[in-house]
Amino acid sequence: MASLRDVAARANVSFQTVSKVLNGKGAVAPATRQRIIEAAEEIGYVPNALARSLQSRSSLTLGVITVDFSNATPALSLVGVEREARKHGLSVILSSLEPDGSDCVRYLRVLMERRVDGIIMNAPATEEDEEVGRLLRAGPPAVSLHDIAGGGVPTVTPEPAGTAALPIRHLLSLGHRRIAMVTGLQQRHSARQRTAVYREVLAEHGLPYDPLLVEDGAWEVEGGYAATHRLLDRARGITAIYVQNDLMAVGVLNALHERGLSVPDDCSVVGCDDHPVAARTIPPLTTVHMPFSDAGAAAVRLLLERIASTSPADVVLPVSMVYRASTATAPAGA
Amino acid sequence: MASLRDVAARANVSFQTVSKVLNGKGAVAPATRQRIIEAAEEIGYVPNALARSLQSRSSLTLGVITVDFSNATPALSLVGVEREARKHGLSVILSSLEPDGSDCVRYLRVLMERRVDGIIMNAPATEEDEEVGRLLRAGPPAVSLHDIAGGGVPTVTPEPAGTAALPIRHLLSLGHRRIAMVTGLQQRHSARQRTAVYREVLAEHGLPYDPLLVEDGAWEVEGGYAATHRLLDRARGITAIYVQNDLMAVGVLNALHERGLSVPDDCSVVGCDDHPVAARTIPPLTTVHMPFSDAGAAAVRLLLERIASTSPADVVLPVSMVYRASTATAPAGA
DNA sequence: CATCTTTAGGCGAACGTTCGCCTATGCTGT
DNA sequence: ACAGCATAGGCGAACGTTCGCCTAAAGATG
Repeated sequence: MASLRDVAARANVSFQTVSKVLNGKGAVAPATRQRIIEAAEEIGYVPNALARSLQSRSSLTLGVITVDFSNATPALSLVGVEREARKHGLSVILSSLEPDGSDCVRYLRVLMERRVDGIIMNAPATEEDEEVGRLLRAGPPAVSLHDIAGGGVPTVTPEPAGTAALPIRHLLSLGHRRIAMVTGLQQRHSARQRTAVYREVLAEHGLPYDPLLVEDGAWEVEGGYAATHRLLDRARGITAIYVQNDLMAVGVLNALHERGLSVPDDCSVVGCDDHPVAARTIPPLTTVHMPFSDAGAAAVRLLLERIASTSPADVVLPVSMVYRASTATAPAGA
Repeated sequence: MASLRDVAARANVSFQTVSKVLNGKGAVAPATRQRIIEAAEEIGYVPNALARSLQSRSSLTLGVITVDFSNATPALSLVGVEREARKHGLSVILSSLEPDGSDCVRYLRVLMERRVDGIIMNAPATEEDEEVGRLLRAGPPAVSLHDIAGGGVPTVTPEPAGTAALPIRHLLSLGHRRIAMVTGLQQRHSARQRTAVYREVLAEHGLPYDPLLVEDGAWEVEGGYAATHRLLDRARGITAIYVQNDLMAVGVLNALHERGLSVPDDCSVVGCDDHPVAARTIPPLTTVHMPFSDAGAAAVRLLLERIASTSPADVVLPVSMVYRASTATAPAGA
């Protein structure tokens, strides 16, 4: 592969002069410039970004550590990141993790070796990993789409209160009083937070917290399905279910259908995420729209600020309800 | 950031000796080795992959050029690529394109500047772009998940005949004789190919090709919807529709529903892709499973072979039918 | 005891850039 | 005619590695 030296030899100048011309820096006579440009073209010169980065101490590269993105939601965040990075002329190095996040430290190290200019984290499974927190604080500037153990890393997150409060208030306003909840993995901060908000909002309306109405669905379709059956087996009078993500909500809908319960006539269901399938479930799911792609883009912008100066302000993005067909007023007899 | 020299200073050796120790190469006395390792640890030494790549002429990096992966199907391919690359210790630089692929040449150039060891293409929009073909032939080893203008790039593709033949044969075996088709963008090779196979298989069964039964849906939900209305407006006796991808099939199902036609009782529908939503449509869609993720992984393996030696054998992956609820025997009266 | 061999580690060079400084050359002004 | 000054381009150094070759010293061998 041709280098500056090769071009220089062909144009009969020093290689530094070629560098000047190709970067439009120093003063070079038009004739020489022309000669150099032609030589570069003929020889098919392609600058070596590796060498350039070595010298300039900036790789123009962002590292992204993400949970497996076969699921639509992390994929959307990733799209947002990639798009925004591209807009700023940055390349993205992609590392996706095992479900348990155990290889995060290894991939962080790879990114540091590659001298990425910054790191974007989207791997909630690692949110309690102290080692990950330490590396992120010590390494290149980082921004996370979730909490980082020990803090010190700016985050971009969907408005945490709204995420649970909006759907619960919606159900309350429809007259529901016994509102069950299917939760995500309780190890996750976002799940615990949604649970806490659920409790608070119910309390605000004078409703007690009933543990019988809460079941773990572990974020998965099957978990939502099983949780619903457990809920209906042991508690009565449930007229609405708040599900902490849309994937579980799909399972919830299946379980309700299986029991001969009509949604939303017998039981309302609200999800969370606005996952692409939410528009195609039976019935289409009322849910909370989470700005995944926007969050990815915002994370890149925040990261660029951090790289430039060192402003540590977290970003909180608004969420909104998407009203579809899975919610209705509470049945009269309940 | 610490370099070999810094470690060397601390351990009182030459920096080359540090390199030897850290790479486990030359013979070094255990005591010195220990001293060096400790020094490296204390100082927080992280090797510089940029410098290493510069010297070794290998970046251990793969470039991926992909169509926008908000859609599940390219996302799945990408997952396959990333997973397999990771398995081989390669990092992935991700570049997603505008829908028209107009920025492909630019991003190819970026990848070449970054001296990626290989390139994986998944951007069908560029399949006729001569410039892209030229760059891919001239640049680092490449493998594509679709055709490349001018050839010369090994491809990994789903068995092209099966992709259309399987669903058509399925419909024929159910007794359907007037089988309509909603096609993808005719600029795409895969769409034209499926159309050709549709024709052939019908011919094999002594059925004529009727242009009235074929409509363009441009790969999109809305396109499928509109195409179906056009088909039903002008042709009669249609008892089955073969749709060239699942996204359009969603639109087809909506249109049929709107016309009061029951699927599969009045009209069968077969999609293609086995997109995640296909399992959740009303009714769940019978479709062709495309091995997107496997294809991504296979592409990486093929690329590694190409990098090692230079074997140009294309890979063809088998496809299979997924039978769900959108197909049934042809209505008797038709 | 002289030679050979192994072991430990130093050293120079190269990878392909960018940057700053230096030096010819030619042109201007007085 | 000579100082002064742009202008054009050369040159050395540095970024952080790896690699191969070289050289001491120490140990083995006859």
